[in-house]
Amino acid sequence: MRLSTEPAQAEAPAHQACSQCLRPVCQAILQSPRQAGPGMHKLTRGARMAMTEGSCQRIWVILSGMAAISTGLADGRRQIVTLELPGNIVCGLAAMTGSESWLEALSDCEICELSLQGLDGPLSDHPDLVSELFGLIHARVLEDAARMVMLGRLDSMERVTLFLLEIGLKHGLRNGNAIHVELPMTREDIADYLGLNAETVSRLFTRLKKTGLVRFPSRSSVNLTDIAALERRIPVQSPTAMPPTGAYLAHVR
Amino acid sequence: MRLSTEPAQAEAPAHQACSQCLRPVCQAILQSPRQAGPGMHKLTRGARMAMTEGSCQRIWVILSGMAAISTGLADGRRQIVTLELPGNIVCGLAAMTGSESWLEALSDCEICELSLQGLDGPLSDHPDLVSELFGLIHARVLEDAARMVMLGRLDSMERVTLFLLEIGLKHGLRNGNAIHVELPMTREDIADYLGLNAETVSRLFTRLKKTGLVRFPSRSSVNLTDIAALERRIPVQSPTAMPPTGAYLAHVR
DNA sequence: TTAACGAATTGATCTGCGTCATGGCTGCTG
DNA sequence: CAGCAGCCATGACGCAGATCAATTCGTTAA
Repeated sequence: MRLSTEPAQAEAPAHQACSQCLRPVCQAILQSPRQAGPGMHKLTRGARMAMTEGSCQRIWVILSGMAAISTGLADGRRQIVTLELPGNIVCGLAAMTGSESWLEALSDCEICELSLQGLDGPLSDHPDLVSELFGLIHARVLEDAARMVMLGRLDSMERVTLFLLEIGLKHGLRNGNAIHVELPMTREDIADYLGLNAETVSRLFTRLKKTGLVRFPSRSSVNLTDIAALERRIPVQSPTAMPPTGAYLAHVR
Repeated sequence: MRLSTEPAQAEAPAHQACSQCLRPVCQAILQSPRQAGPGMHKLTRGARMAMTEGSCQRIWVILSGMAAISTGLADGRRQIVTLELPGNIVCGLAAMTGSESWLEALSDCEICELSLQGLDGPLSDHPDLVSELFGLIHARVLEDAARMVMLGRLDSMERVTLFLLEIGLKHGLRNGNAIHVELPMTREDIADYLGLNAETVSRLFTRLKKTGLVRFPSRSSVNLTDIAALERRIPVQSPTAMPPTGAYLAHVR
């Protein structure tokens, strides 16, 4: 897995690409008069983009594909820290870690990079933007806590069930009581996210299939046919903790 | 474990108590002219303080004792998300989670609460303070990633070793090549932090003791006699990722 | 000093998940 | 269309760590 970036200014103009992103963070940045040099990255599956530098200076918007913030150990063990799906915004602040960690493409990805350097004046002159960044990071902290419970205290069946619900509820296509989810990632990727190994994930998928709560129309997609029943299998306190967004500075006003 | 708060304005004046805290966050708040109503909490071991409300409005400074942000599952399984030692600052933003989570006293604790409500003007009028908060949360995100690797990819011996190094390097008393660490918490607390159970932690401590790298002068303190050898047992990329602090807005200036 | 209680240690046993190995399926390439 | 390579599924097996249980240790209270 080599480090591939491919800045590609020759792509469709980044402003245009990101105008599809309606999140206030993007809007705030794009509306800044001196917005400079964003770029469109096209990462092929397996490509990794370093984020250890830049901290708060850049944000990345996932436009298509499945990405992840991943890190690992010197002997090759890998842990996926967050999954980043289309519409997600990764800010350097939340991504950067002291040790090696990357934004990694689990499938082919289009990622739009926005620089905060081009802002009109220092970041503190943009309280709305600061508030948005607070919101992003807050959401990240909430998810981290939930994932630590998952890694530390859930057994393997609970983990895969929670995983399917997680991306199903956030990114699946609802169809009545059922949800269709695309899984453009390998069993090993899922395992590295859940702290398991690929064989175990595979076995649990077939066990789930036999319960009838889940079907696999193809290798990389799932139908959750009974969401409520799946949720009942996990004793979490609030399975769908919706991260709040924005308005953090308003609290203090 | 009941919810105990005990605001106790009758205690030593909070300003005085927190003047011992030299962290810029405290300073920024304390120097604000309209600083209002901070309070000193004395939590006895096992007491929990809800943080689900207030988000960005308050911060807590651990003055003494061992505290933790903990959460868990409906069936009683507990996961400790972060350990908070004296000198640590917990901000609501980093602490609050959508599900039930608490600031919990693992030993008797003194905790100083500061309100951001009393600030002179909105938070955005205090860029230095905003920068400090960014720094706090960034440090939290870094630690979260490291802990997910630990919970997802380290075996039990690696976990306890990393745990001892972690608090030893941050809060132990250095004595040449050795470090003395106080552990004012039960084996079960440690287990709930590491995703193990108490018996396993106990067994691993005795196994470590037999290697000679570690001694236990008392039930609640440890001597790490050979730090380098302990570090060599964990293939982490950077065992001591020092969290950066502050100066976030400066980046963009 | 003794009693009593919770925490820690240690042992015996079980099992969930990892490891290793095999074969089938899918999709790309010539 | 054939052949190859990577991903997936499934079985056999072993072990790390959980569970259950008994004893010891340490601290507080009588």
